[in-house]
Amino acid sequence: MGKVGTLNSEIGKKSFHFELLKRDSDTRARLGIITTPHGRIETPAFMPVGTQGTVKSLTPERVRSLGAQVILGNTYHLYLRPGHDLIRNLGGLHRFMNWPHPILTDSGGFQIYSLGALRKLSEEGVAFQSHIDGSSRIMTPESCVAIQEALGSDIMMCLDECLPYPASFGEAERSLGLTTRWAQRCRQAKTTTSQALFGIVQGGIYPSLRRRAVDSLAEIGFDGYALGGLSVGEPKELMYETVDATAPYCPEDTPRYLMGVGTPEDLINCVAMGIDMFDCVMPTRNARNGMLFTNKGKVAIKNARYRDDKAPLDDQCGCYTCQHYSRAYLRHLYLAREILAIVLNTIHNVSFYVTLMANIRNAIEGNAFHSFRVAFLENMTQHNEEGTTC
RNA sequence: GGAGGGGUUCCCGAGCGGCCAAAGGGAGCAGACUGUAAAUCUGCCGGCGAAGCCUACGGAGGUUCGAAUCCUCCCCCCUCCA
Repeated sequence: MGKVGTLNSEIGKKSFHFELLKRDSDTRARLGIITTPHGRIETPAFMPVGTQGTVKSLTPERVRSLGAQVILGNTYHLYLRPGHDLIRNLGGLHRFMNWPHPILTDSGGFQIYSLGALRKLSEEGVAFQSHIDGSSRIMTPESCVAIQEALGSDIMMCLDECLPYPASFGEAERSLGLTTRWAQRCRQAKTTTSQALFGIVQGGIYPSLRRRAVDSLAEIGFDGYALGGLSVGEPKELMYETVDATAPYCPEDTPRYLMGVGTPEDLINCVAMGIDMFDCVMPTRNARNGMLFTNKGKVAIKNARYRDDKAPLDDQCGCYTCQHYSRAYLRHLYLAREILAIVLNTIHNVSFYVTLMANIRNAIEGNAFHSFRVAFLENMTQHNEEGTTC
């Protein structure tokens, strides 16, 4: 076995391409297909989150078998550990983690928000104090792109400032200026042609700023446009209003990615507003915390009411977990803190999300998205209300 | 038979005159989780209620304004010696 050299070389690889297949007649939902060097992504798509080069508790083969076509990695986390040079030398992130399918890497912009106490911002970039060992780790728009090029992801994200809610108009405007200048620098720093680069639309909850952000980014020119800075504590209605006031102005011929969102209801509602891509830790994290999504609403599997419930978690679900195990067994595993609880719960939740997106795509294709959406939402809320009265 | 150490709210376990319905764990119950510092976090956890009252620290008495805490006897448990 020879030394691994340029395995993530671009030679012979198809570059990024988005094809818009269909627009829904009742809503702004879109059906599309993204082509990347590592395969295709049907949209609207949900991308399971694999921050540290793994979708927690699942093997890549399992993730794939559930129907996921693309997963996320995180630039900040992989930069700190194990380091992008190491990953590049081992053949790139795809090979390193044994996921030969599309990967999108988030930039670290979310860590500017979530690790707010551990970083300092400047025009030049961000200085993180490593959450692992406290050491100082600098990231600039240029180094952020260089790291993602080393990782070899199919879709790279611009370094942005993810602003918390609430933020004043002035603060959001100041922040947007920085994010826009960083986007320009990211675009200029990009050296590969096989990897796509998405811009991130910020602007808080202010439609005028969001519009300005879209225009600025479109002028620079990106392979896709992401809506960032949402689901950071704002009321749900504000999130919807912001998406609704932003998505339609993004370029038609590129994917629209709503970052960090959300619940199943959020996904279906935002598809209706024209969103093509989603990611969220909710299915994986909540699975680990015993909160399962079903076609009849949420199930807190630790609840005493499932103690001797021999029914499957979701009788409309075809996943491995629902085909083989009772609620009573899943509850037992969870309360006993068994590793298998996490695995089975994650299998179900990821399957639920990915299947939901497949159903959404089928509905759009069959001109039935609107009715599918209404039925899905009614079913969920009805059962959830029943559940809370117990 | 002798010497010593213990019995505390579901469990373990702190408290050793008032600030004690009693620390801290665990178990149990419920809630949260949205570009992952998360197999994490939060709340409740004797009864009824607004203050407050009642029942509680092995049992029965006693001392004291006041006892889970001090004294007496009794019942159990553990260790060591015979």
